Amino acid sequence: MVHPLIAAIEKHGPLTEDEKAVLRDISDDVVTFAAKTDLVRPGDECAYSTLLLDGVAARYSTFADGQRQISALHVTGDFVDLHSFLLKKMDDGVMALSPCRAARVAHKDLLEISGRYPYLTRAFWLMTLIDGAISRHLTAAIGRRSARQRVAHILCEMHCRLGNMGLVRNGGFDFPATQEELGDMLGLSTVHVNRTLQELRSDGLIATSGRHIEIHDWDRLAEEAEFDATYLHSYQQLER
Amino acid sequence: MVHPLIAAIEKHGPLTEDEKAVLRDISDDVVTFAAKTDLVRPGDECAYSTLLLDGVAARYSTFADGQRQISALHVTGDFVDLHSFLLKKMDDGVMALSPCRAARVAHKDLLEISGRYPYLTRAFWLMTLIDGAISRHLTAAIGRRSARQRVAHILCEMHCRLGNMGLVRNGGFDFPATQEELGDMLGLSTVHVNRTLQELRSDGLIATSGRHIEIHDWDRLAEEAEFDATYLHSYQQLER
DNA sequence: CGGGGCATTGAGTTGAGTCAACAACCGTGG
DNA sequence: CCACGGTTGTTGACTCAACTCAATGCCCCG
Repeated sequence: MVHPLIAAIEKHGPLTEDEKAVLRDISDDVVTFAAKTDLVRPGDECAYSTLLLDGVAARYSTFADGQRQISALHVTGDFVDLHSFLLKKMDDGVMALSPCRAARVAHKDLLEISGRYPYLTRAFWLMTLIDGAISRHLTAAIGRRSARQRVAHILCEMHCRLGNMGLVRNGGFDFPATQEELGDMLGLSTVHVNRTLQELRSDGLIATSGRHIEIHDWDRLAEEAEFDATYLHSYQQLER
Repeated sequence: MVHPLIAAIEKHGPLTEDEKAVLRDISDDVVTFAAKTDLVRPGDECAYSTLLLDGVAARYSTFADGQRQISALHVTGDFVDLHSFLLKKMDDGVMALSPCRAARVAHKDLLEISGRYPYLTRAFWLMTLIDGAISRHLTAAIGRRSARQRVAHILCEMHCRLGNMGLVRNGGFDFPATQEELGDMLGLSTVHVNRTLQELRSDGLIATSGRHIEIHDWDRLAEEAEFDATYLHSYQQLER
């Protein structure tokens, strides 16, 4: 099987055998997590970053009154907390939405790479920049778009991101977030997410069965969401 | 005068003379911008990134219906679009809120640095990670907090960030955003921003005169906003 | 077969938006 | 030095998208 990290990075340009070997080397400490458990606890100061090999995870923060906001979603191939390499202290946590498999990558290995492999360093940096671009889009959606557009947008985004990793089969994909989690991500109440999904279903844009989602009318969905995948920078090429 | 970029980076750890010289070298192409003009136009593919030397700027994106969302604020010492070094295509624009002075740093210089100066590379990377952390906090605030808390939060954040660069005098600072811009940043209407500011004023938390803001009761303001400055990572130390 | 998550529904409430004036301020040119 | 026009700030009246609360239904898993 292709290594998810190598696959993710090679979307941006080819790696040398040497570089691939390094990536395999640093990611051989594999752990698993049950759904609803923390991959990273809020406030942790880890000596490693966590690479998601399988499953879907969410970065979240919690307020004093118990309200929660999910600020990012991560899928196979994503480094869920690569930023902790330089920021050290996580100001939020990362939770498994589905059962997850992940590799722990030691910060000292990343430090070593950043001195010896400039191209890999830029690739890692790029991954965090793409995270940031996605986060800014989420901010914009929450700040200015209707509930319907927000839901449509996240479905489009997930379709693309999972599709990139080969996890979409004829317009359908598994998306393990509950309606409550979707609400926490989109700044909506559970009830309103429910009603919005019903609307999208009855308008024939999507179909859901359990946690499986099928997009029936991509064009209309993308149009309503004003979705334009360039912000995902999936194939942004990196210079050597 | 101390170079703003060197000052910003040295908050995270000392630089060698050699590194400082490099930073000065790459940032000698200085340009000025009037308020309300674009430092970077949406969709630009620049060959350089823009370092803000003076003034306040905002990253924004616009929707088809004319709605605007401001996704980040930048102050002296910030690289407003360092991410364009690797992402190339800007999916949003950056606008001067006040008159600005900025240096254009060629991407080829950054590429060179990323091969030769690992520490500077990590420092630049760190700057973009801090941007991301701030952006996630904004997402959380917009998604889950009341108008009053959002406004209070942004005032706390600006107080800290401007304070870091020595731009606060006894609790007061210049913050050039109009109420409309504040609304576009916080996902609120202009009218509601206005009413919220009035509330904060009449509750004795802040005072405003023109674009100058004074914080009269920092403790209560920070408490209401649940503000905790650690996410700014202002003094996060970098390993050599 | 029973319990715990989730999803769904209905009814009533509200924070924030919209629209439309109007006032205050500011730079500019005559 | 003042008149003017544009931008920004303020106010009031009304509306509505989304929230809350509280049931109820559903389904999966042990």
